[in-house]
Amino acid sequence: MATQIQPKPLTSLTSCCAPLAADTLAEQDAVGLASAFAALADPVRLRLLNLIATAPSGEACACDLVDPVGKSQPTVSHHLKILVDAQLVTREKRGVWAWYRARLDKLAELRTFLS
Amino acid sequence: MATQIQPKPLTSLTSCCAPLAADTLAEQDAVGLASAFAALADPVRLRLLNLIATAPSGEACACDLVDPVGKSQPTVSHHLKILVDAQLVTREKRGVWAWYRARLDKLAELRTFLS
DNA sequence: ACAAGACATCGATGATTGTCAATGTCTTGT
DNA sequence: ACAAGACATTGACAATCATCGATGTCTTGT
Repeated sequence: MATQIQPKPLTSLTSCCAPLAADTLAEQDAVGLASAFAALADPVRLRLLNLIATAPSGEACACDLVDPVGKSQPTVSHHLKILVDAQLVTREKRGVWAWYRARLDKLAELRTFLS
Repeated sequence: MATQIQPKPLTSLTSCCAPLAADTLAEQDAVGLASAFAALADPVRLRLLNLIATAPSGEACACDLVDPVGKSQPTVSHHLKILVDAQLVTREKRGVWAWYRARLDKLAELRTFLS
């Protein structure tokens, strides 16, 4: 343990740590946030999210996402499912096509944690 | 492929997708961002980062981080290394202790991507 | 010089993950 | 009814990861 006094931190070896942080991030909250960040922890998913979020109409068709990321259709579908499960995007099936839309509320939530 | 016209999306099966997104997230940028988010994709690391960032003095001693997260010392050390490698925190060895500090610039960079 | 303590590294193991080919389920146009 | 197309699901495999015990490297106080 160590005292929080920086100028002479080597003064005492017997005392140490202030209890540290009352408003600790709750275990459960940490698990939830971590799984959200895990959904962002892949370059393919980041590019998918970027494509969806920057789509002129605010939504993107799955059919338009396969080619740009350069992965197979099942792989893209798999990644999109992870983004949906993480509540980072929504999926709406219209006819034969699936349309994806970014969930700005969820993105804002993550942004809040990082500030 | 699908047209971007929502009101009647089932009109044509022959045409489809607008080229979609000129300012695509570059492959290389996506890889870098993804590895940063990967560092956040673990509840233990989120709690460590939270403990460090909320420390009254702005920095936290590793000795004060083992108990709160409830993991073994090698495991905590491992997670801290990942945070350091991801440039989310800095490590400074002073005497026998290692002091960690959050890198606000890196956190801001991630926040920017999410907006 | 020596013992103790703080922290990092190593090695091993069980769990999770990204990827694709193959296949299944709908929906649409003929 | 049928064929075609869009998308999801399954199964398999290699790679990565979280965890811990054991051990190593410094630094400090005796």
